[in-house]
Amino acid sequence: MQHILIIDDDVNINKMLDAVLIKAGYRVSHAYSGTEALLFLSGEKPDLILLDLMLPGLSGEEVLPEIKGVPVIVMSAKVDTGDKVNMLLGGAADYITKPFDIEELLARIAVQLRKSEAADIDDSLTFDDITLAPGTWQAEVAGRDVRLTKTEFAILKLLMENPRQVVTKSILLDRISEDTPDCVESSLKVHVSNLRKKLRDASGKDYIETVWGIGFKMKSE
Amino acid sequence: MQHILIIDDDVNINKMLDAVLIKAGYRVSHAYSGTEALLFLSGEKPDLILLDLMLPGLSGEEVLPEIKGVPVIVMSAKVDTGDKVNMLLGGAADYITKPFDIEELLARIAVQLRKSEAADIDDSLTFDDITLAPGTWQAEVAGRDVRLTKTEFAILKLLMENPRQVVTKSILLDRISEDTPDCVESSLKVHVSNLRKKLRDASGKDYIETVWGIGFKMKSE
DNA sequence: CTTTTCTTTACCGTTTCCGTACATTGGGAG
DNA sequence: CTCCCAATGTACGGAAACGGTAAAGAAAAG
Repeated sequence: MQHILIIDDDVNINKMLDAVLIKAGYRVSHAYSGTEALLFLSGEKPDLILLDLMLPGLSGEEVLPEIKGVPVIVMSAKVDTGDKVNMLLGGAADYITKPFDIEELLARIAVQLRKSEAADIDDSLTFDDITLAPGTWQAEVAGRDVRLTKTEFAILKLLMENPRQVVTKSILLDRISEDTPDCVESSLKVHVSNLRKKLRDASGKDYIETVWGIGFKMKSE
Repeated sequence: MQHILIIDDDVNINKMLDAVLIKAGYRVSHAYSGTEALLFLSGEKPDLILLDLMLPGLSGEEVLPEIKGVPVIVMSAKVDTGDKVNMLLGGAADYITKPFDIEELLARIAVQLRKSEAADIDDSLTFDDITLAPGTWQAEVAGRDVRLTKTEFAILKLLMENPRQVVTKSILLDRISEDTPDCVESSLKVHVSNLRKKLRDASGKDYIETVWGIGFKMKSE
């Protein structure tokens, strides 16, 4: 379950958000001041933060730069565009003005969470019509589930993480050897071959391109 | 330079956006209908897309699901929250209502691009209209991709790293021999010859100059 | 312990690349 | 102007890399 931290001192808003977000299936924590928020963050890392700008103690503007690695949606009563701009450029993932529509807030929350899911946890990678599912070692190709072995998954993941770049054989071997220690170049060939076959069987296309003498890359289309 | 595709049929808005975005340092392309947009995307992949919902032919709602791998900011005159929500959940990275504040649009663009920017740290080399991307092991000459072998790439890279200097044959041989051990002067000539041919085929120009009895250098134009 | 699945090795046909050989061009010295 | 030799470019054979299949060995599951 995904975890949202609300940083706001207004009790009514807190209660309202709490109810809505829990109903939407999120886990919710609260901080009622800037300092409390930072304290909380030093111990735990939520998936998303809703930050009110009007806070006792440290203001929202001061808290924002201290938050690292978690997307922040700023909530504010200020409608000034300049503020909006500053917040977005200052690291906020999004900005929403009070009073806001609950549906819109939920949509923006969903967008941000989906994003961090795709970026942070290196699962849920997407390339063309290949999707690497989170957790499970499975890939969805052109709508069909494809079963991959640990090694195949690792290779595909590495290639998909660097869509345009060539991944050298030595790098490939390096990263694979974390799971499967003694893998040499000749073995790698077979894994790539098997991987290609599985992808081809599922979609008819060939995604992996050979760069002679260097390594492999995803077809740039 | 980052590349933005605007999908909108309104000529005035197009002109305005064009001016603003170019001034802000972006490269801008245009598509005036949904079908044109998809055609464009089949050939090229921009870094960001601005999508108007009111389009002739395919509507913005129909185009959106077809766009993969590029963040989309939806622009619309509709203020209906339901639409907003649907767009965001339907894959849009962000949503902005017309008429919008230019500063806010720029801020939102910057936010979206910041992510992909971090991904490709380009330590690419450039000389005239040749671009070498060490990560991708490919050369782009006069806009076209040129496939180079390991050795050719190494030679060209070495020459481009020292644009005005003459690179002696012995230095070239030294650096090349890391990958291809037994390469002598006579072989080197062949590689240079092949390299010249590939560059000439792509652009019509000859970039490599011979310094008689010493080695080679890039033409200083 | 048996069965299944994954990884590795081995092999062969194919593709791509590298280096040598040789004919041709072009600059420099007498 | 002519000769000499470095430099260019093409052609070809050998070597290395790649792709795929089959089967042996290792690991995990039942």
